[in-house]
Amino acid sequence: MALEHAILVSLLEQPGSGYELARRFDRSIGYFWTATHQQIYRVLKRMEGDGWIDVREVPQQARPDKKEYSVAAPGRAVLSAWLHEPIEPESVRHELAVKIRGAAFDDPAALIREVERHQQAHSDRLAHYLAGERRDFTGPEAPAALDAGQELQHVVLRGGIAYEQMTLAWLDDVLATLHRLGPER
Amino acid sequence: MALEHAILVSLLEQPGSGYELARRFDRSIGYFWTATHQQIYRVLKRMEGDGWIDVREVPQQARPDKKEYSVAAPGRAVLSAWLHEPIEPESVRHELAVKIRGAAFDDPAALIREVERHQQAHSDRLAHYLAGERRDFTGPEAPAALDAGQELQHVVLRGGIAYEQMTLAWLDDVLATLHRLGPER
DNA sequence: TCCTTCTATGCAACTCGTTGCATAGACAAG
DNA sequence: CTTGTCTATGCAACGAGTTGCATAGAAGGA
Repeated sequence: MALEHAILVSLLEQPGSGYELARRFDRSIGYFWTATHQQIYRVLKRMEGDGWIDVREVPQQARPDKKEYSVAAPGRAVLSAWLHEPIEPESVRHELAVKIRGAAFDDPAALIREVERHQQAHSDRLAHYLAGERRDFTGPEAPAALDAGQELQHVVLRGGIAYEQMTLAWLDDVLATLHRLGPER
Repeated sequence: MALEHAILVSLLEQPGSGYELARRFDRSIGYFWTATHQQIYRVLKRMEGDGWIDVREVPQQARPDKKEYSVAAPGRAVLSAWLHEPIEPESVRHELAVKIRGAAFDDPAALIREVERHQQAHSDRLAHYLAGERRDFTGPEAPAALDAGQELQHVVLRGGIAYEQMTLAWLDDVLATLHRLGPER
C-alpha cells in the first residue's frame, strides 16, 4: 500500500489538511498517484491513530476550520523504512487497450470517436504538465539553482511528460490503424 | 469494472478455462491488464450465473478435468454495449515515483539499486514483447496478411513496447539525476 | 431571495483486489 | 520414496478503492 507513503511525502513537502491533500492529488501528486477525499480522510485518521502524523486545529475566517496535519517522528521512520524496501515494478492497466482488442468483435470504426476523446484528454494533461514545468523549473520565474527536492520533483514531472507524449504518439498509431481497418469491412 | 470485459475479449479470441485465462493474464492480455486466478475464478462464476458465458466440462488424461468457458450471446451483447460507452482516460499510479519524491527526505543515493532493478525488469519485459512481435507480426514466421483482430492485437502490443521504451529512457534520466545528487550531500 | 459554488469533514455500503490456505492427480528429479 | 513442480479449482478473510449521501458556513450571481 502506497497511499500512506504518498501522503507522508506530500505532508513532508508541505503540511496541510485532508482537503488540501485531496487537491494536491488532483495536481502535482496526481501525476503519479490518485486518491479521493474519502480515502484520504480515512487514511489520515488511521495514521493519526498510529502516531505517524500530528494534527493542529486551525481556525479560519470566511471558511470552515481545518485540521492541519504534519509528519511526526514515527511517520518519518515508517517512510524511511519503506524507501529502503524493494517494490514490484508496476504492471499497466489500460482499459482502452481492452476496448481496442474487443473492437475486433464489433465495429472498429466505432472506436474512433473514443480514441479522439482520449487524445484530447492526454493532450490537455500534457499542456498542464508543460506549463508546470515552465513555471517551476525551466521558465524565467524558476529558481536558478534547484535543491535536491526540486530536482527529484522535476525528474518525476519529466516522467509524466514522457508518458503523455508516448501515449499521444501511440493514440495516433491506433487511429491510423482503425482508419485503415474501417473501409475494408 | 473492466475485468469482465477483458475476460470476454479473451474468451472470444479463444475459449478456455480459468487456469488458462490466468496464464494469458500473465502474458498477452497481461500487456495491459492483470488479474490473479482468484479474481478470475470468482468473476467467471458470476458471469456464468448471469448467463454471459457457457461452460463445458472437458475430461483430460494425465491432468485434472477442466471447465472450458466460451462467450454466450448475452455476453457478446454486454461487451458490445460496453464498447460503445465512453470510459475515463486512465490515471497513472507509479509507486516508484512516490519513492523518488520521498528520497528528498532520506538518502537519494540509496534508491540507485532499486531503480536499476526496475530497469532490469522493464528491459526483460521489452525483450519479451519484441520477441512476441517478431513471432506473430513482423518475423518470417508471421502471416503475410493480417486480419482485423491481428492488426488490433499488434497495435496494442506496439503500445506496450512504446511504454517500456519510454519507461527505460525515463529510468536512465532518474539514475542520472540520483547520481548527480549523490556526491553533493 | 434563491441557487450554485467553494471550503471542509465525514459515515455507510458496496465492489474490487490481494493473501493465505486447501485439495488433488500426475510427473520428474534426487 | 520423498520432495517439488505443474495443472486445475476453490474458500475465507482482509484491505483498498468507489459511490452515494450528509452537513455546514460563506461568497457570488440571477
